[in-house]
Amino acid sequence: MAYYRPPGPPADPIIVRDLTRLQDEMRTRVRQEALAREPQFIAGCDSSFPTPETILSVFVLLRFPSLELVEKVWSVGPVEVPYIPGLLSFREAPNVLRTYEKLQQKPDVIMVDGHGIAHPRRMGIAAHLGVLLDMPTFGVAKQKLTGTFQEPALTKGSISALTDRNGELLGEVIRSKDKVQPLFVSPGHRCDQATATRLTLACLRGYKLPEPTRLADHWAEEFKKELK
DNA sequence: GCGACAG
DNA sequence: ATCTTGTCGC
Repeated sequence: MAYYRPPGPPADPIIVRDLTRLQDEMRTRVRQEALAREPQFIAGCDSSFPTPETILSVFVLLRFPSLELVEKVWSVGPVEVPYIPGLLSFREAPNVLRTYEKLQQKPDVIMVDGHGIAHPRRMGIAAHLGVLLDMPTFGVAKQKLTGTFQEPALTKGSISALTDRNGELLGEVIRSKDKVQPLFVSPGHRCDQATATRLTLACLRGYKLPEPTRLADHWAEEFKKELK
């Protein structure tokens, strides 16, 4: 059952019910833990939609902590699921997974554009991808999906907690640059909050977005041109 | 009942 | 996400 009705054409209630069940099953496989060792490579991924029926996904691989770009891959595919808040992963994950396979060097951890457990059912796309890849992942989102928080101070590095009504910690709200809208960082799979936050801060280079996400975003734009 | 709603 | 021009603030 849907927990709310998104604007636009109503989503097929049957599809919503089935995907939600699948999501709840996947949630039972999520683990939160510290990384086994300090990462040598960190990946960033992002997807865009050149046309309403086409998805273009990108993976960038950076050496850590130098953040030097060592690899970038992309792939396009068909869009088969509509955008339904809370079920975003089912729309993007298939193509993201095909893109991941193209990486020559696999990362130690993946920074995903979207939420990790800061999700209504604790299964944002970062956790979803982490379970399917059985890889450490965490999410960095630009907008809140669920939870409440106090506005962090306006200076870079300020942090506040993102919690649900019961006080459960869902993630942390981070001011990645002076006076910009904060980022929402949450663990995905095989990663904990402290690690997610630490890595996000370690990937800042003067921009609002941490390098893995920023570069994935940048290359998505570049690759989009190659389609024409 | 009203509002909220990743990308 | 995507569509779109100029504009305010540092």
